[in-house]
Amino acid sequence: MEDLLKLENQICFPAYAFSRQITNLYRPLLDKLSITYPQYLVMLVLWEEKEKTVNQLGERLRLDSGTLTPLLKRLAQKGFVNRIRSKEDERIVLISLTEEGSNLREQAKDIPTQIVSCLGVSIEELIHLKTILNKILIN
Amino acid sequence: MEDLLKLENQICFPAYAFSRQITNLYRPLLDKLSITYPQYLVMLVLWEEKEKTVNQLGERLRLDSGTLTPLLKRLAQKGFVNRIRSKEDERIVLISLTEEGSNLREQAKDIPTQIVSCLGVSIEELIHLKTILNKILIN
DNA sequence: CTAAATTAAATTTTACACAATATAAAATGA
DNA sequence: TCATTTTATATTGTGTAAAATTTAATTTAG
Repeated sequence: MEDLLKLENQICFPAYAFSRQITNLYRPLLDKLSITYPQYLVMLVLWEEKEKTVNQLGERLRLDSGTLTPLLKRLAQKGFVNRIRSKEDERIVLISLTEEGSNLREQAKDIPTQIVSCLGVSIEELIHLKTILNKILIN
Repeated sequence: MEDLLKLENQICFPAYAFSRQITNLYRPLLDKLSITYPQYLVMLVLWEEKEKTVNQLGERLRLDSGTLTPLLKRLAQKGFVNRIRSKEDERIVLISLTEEGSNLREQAKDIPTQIVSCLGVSIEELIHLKTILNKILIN
């Protein structure tokens, strides 16, 4: 009869702690590009697709407009993205890369390998972890 | 030659999304106890040990005083913990359970099983996930 | 064709997170 | 002893998160 309310027995706590550890690992690397980890995630999406609505970014990153709107304003202020209201449907705000935002990709290209080496675990194990997490993630 | 800067290829993104999903799963359950997920983590520690310094809580939960101080003030305001400055060493603030804080445990006792059923994965898989996460967590 | 419903963002509010700094008490050392 | 360093917490500032509400624009139903 083990006590399920012991911190030791929680699965959720290591997941929560790991997530924060990730942000902290990225911070010194992303500081050089003067962006934060959630801002980096937005850039990852835009480097793939160039233009997205706020809604589409939110779906992809599982974040809502209350989080994204101020975050995107900060990215725009730094000159990495454009925020342009759509002509066809004026409720929609289109987020696109600026020249500078596109160029940032070059400076980011070594970040993934640096992070993996910081984590100090084999690639196989990380892929395994990713597989489990994706299975648990709702949708 | 796969592109490591694709969101799809990130290990960190599912970990980040999973952590937020956890908080969102706990929210409706914890709303009934009128505490948040980080506050719940503090309560888990106190239900085990009754009295801790701010420092000890921070070490256990990997949170710093900038996060804990206001969080603990909110828990104190709700009447679940006492914040008492130590007589022996006045730099130290001792956090202990109130009667009400102790009683809250009874109301929380079914939360772990409810969360596990929400996650919709086998116990074995969750334990496996926990093992990997604990291995990656620094320290 | 227009009132009602729906949709997309933005805003507001509350609560983390964490870096950097401040404050104050205790321990240390010449 | 008393200046110096260390330790413990608090404060400040910036940046997420997410619920709830608001605003404005589009769609749909009658």
